[in-house]
Amino acid sequence: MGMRSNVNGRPPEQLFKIGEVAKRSGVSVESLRFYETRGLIEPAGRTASGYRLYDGAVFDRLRFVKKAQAVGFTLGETASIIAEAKRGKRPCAEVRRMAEDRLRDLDIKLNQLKRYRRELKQTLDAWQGGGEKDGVICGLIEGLGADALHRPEG
Amino acid sequence: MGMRSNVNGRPPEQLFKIGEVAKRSGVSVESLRFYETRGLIEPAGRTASGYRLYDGAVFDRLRFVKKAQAVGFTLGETASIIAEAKRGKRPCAEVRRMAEDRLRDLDIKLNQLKRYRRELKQTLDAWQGGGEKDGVICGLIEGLGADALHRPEG
DNA sequence: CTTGACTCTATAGCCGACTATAGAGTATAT
DNA sequence: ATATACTCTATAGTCGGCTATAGAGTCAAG
Repeated sequence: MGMRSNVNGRPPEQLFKIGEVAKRSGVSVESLRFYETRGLIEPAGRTASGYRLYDGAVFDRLRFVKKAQAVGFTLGETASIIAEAKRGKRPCAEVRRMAEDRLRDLDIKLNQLKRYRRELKQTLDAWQGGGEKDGVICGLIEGLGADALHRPEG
Repeated sequence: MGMRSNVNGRPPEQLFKIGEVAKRSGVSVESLRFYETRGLIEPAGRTASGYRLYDGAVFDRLRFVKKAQAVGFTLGETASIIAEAKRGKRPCAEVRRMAEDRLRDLDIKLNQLKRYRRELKQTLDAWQGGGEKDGVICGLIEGLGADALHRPEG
């Protein structure tokens, strides 16, 4: 059964220069080079004159990187997952631990932000309601606790 | 009637050196000096030898700064509120605009984080359920879209 | 054969909020 | 008198994720 075309069972892939990859992936040329320094991607090869050449796999890789970023992994973390995977390991335990950490971080951050939001909303609403009274610094600033600003000092 | 002790109607205040302020406020000495460069605080005076001396107002000010920070204002924004207030203005309109911006930012960020969280949770839960099947890279990495990692390339 | 678009490397800058270091002077306790 | 703790200024480094610049080489079209 017939059409396998080379050693590793895949057809010879189309190669792309960095600008082409940038266009197709939406990641800037500079970022692509930057990602390379961080171990996130690497070109399949180079032209005689040194131009990077990428095969189609780079797009999958970039999608992985973006997704990882979207769930809150740093580039460094993502790089280490990729490195592990390339060493033939399945870094499941590690990834799982990282993902759980991320989840915990997210929950903390979410709660923090919710608190901030409540606080800010209340302050704004309170300011909305009461008109400014004579000699009283405006509600928002009071709400922020700006006692320090009551006293003339400049 | 009675006990007013000086020109501006307040008793002569106790003065604190920077380390003392740091201890009482929980803001590091370095941060206090840093805040000064950003126009957030300033010492009431200096000793003959150049040591900063702060009066009690600095604690109110620091509380204000922290609160503003807590609702998401940058140090620069906070500094400009303080600057306005010191110029005798009541920067209500400005502060209100900034606070509303902040609130909008918070909502955007919250929704983003909630999306991340959902995504990550789903991924983790899916991984939890299914055991690892033969030849299939672990669920979490698949969940992250790591097609790129399926192919040996190192 | 020149123009213009592309690519290369190396290095520096940006944002925000700090933190750290070096080197010098000052204050306080014993 | 000295040890220790404190303070001063000025400068540089940190984190994360890029972006920008300079200066040189390469490639395709007309």
